Amino acid sequence: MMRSDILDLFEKHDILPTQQRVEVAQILLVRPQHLSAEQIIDRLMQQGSSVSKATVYNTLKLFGEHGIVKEIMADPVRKFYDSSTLPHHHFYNVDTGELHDIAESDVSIGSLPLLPAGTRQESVEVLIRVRPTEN
Amino acid sequence: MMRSDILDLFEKHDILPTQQRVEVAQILLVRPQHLSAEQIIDRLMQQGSSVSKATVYNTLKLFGEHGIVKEIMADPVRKFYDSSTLPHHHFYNVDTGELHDIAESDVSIGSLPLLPAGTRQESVEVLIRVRPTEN
DNA sequence: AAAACAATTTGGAATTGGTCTATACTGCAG
DNA sequence: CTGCAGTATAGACCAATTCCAAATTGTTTT
Repeated sequence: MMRSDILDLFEKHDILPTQQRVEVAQILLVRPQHLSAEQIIDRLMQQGSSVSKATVYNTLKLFGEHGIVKEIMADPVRKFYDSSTLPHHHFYNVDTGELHDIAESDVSIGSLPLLPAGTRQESVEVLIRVRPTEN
Repeated sequence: MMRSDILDLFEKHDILPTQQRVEVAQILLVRPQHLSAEQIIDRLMQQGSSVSKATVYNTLKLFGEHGIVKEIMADPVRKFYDSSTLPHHHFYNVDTGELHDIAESDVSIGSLPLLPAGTRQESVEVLIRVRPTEN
């Protein structure tokens, strides 16, 4: 995704295209990937641009609320942000922490139970935890 | 699950049945439930027994490694420990933080993708995120 | 039963990921 | 300009968890 696409996306979601927001988006949205807030901050620093920690967190939260990125909770200690917002699933390697996408079409879920009273469904996520084969 | 069952379980897993480990097990394993480490510490304190924070964390980690409890990562800021280790799934209310079990038989997964090379499957978990219906 | 050793527990310090706060900056409408 | 709303910032703060070195407990050896 290139700069002009990002600006379009922001406009569609009524997000003011500030310098910092565009920079964060350019890192996360260039290609399908999973990054933690820390990783995004590191990359920003590497490329010399200084966006503050607070702003990165604010921005990721904002993006999440607008559904332009997706939060993934596979790791107990940190959130990952996923640039592909289409429904899909994940492999999580518990040893290495690696996350890999699984296309939604690769998993078929036959039946789902009744939701608890007074709730509506927000998402259905399948997480397949894997571990390196020993040997 | 009662005390003697817990001792049997420990023996089966070569876990030394220390005072503290038994106390933690007695809280978590009495019935199917989801507790965070903090909640377990609170309950220990309520019942007057003083097991240190570090020991609770050590113990839960040990139990997890032996597969006698299951870690659930639904909430990015804390882990929950699940006393039912049989495969099953969860509803997670993103507003209230409530976790509810879904019996494995209530979800049928039709197909699963090929695992990444060099990995074996550890678990398949379905997390249905829900939110209170507004009104 | 004392000495020696291993395993476990402990309190408190340290770390980590993330949030909060008060201040400063950046447009833009009047 | 001036004022105001929305953002950005550094740094203090916070909660959950881990780390560490010392104290305790349990088990063997003698």
